[in-house]
Amino acid sequence: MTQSDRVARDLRERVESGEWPTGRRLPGEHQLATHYGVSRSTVRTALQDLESRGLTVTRHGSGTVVVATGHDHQADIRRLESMTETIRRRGLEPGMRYRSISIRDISKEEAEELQLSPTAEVVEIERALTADAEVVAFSYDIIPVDHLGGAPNPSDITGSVFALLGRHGHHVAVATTELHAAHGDDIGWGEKPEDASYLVLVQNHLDGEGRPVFLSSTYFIEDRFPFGLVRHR
Amino acid sequence: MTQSDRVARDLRERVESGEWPTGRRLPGEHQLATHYGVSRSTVRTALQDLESRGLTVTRHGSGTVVVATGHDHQADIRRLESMTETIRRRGLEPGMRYRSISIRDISKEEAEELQLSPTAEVVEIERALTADAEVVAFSYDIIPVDHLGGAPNPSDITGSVFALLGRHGHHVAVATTELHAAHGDDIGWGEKPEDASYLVLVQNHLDGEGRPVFLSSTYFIEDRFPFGLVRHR
DNA sequence: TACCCCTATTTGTCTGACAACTACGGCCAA
DNA sequence: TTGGCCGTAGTTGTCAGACAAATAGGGGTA
Repeated sequence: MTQSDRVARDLRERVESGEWPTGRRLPGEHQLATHYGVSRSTVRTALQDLESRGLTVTRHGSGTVVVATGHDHQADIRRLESMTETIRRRGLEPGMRYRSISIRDISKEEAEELQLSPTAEVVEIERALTADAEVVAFSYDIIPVDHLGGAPNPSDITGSVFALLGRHGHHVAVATTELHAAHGDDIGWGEKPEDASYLVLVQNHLDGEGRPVFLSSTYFIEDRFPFGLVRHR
Repeated sequence: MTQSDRVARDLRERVESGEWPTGRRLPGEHQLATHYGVSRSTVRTALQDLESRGLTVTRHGSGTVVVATGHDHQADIRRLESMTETIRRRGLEPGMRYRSISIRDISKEEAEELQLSPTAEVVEIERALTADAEVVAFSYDIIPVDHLGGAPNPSDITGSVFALLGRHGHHVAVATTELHAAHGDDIGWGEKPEDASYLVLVQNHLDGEGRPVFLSSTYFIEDRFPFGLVRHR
């Protein structure tokens, strides 16, 4: 956690709190620097973070204006975090219901995506994610057995996959993601809405050096988990 | 277009071209600075742009490594551009089929979102977007009449809505977006696939000072227009 | 072989300065 | 009165050089 990270986080919170409404200009970089007790370059780094998230627009000679005060109650789809974190951030109580945990041979496509030998083995987890006990998504995770130091004890797999892999030294940094839409009775299981639509995230999670860590496909039940983002030029 | 923009664009192109494969470390900031003939701070600004797009990860004392070489042929959902641009970028020929262009009173919800008086009037455009003559999406646009300098001549509405509004001095900078999934026979018209799923983008487009410009809801036919992005922590 | 330490490299931050651009008010002329 | 021109103050973009902090790697030692 660097200085500019701290300044950026504080500025984000102030923007999201509505301290500066949409259209308002932020204080100048020099003023922010003296306020936070850091140099102008640190403030500039923080402001670039805000702009990259689409909260502000900075123009040469003019200043930095707020164009969006943040994503209300929505989850920012650009932000990669475990589902557990995401649900808790929204003030709900996260939970999981496991359908199955199995070990099987890797498929050819999976081996290619994970850059593993075609003879490797993977753990496949099927589970439903809940928020305040209501099912919000169905998730399928594919994790190489080797990344867990051998066949796992099923009782070890309780919380977030991110935390599980972190305990074995694999830290997820980014995820390349495909967005899809789907519907049909062959999606999900157990209690689920009739004839629902699903927002689908097909992801390949990578560590800080670009090495694949695990795959996942998550089916979000429409309207139970709104996703939002700020697009910008 | 600033210096750092130029450096960032060149670095992006080099990363996406595969000059540095995934996992490879980029040259140091000092080396890049001398190569481009700019200062290190300019290079740092450019590198922060790459990191904000999820292409690289920079760590203190270690360097900048490539974690994703870009998203192949997919459209980056974080990037806001007109559908015309997006389709052309993919090497396809964009087109449009208008279903209707009508002027009507604004609704209460629309007036609130656009920050207009409840007595304002809007232009509603229903159209299908095509790529190489195949329908890829259905779009509904809501544009305040005042932003077009009065009731428009329908023949004036031909190309991108962005360009149309730009000619009247309204330049879109960002769009706050909600993501949804949908399906059903009541979506779209004319030639369309049977029982399709749709990825839905509900957007409020804002100018450089955070003022609402126009609303749109776009229904992308599943699998005809793949969206991707790189999520990161 | 395992561990520690030193060193070179790299990124993060600071300081001060100047260039480039924008917004705004005052002035002048039509 | 109105419109345009211009100068000025304020703001962001870029530069240079320096030091701090973190990392990676090699070499030595037990």
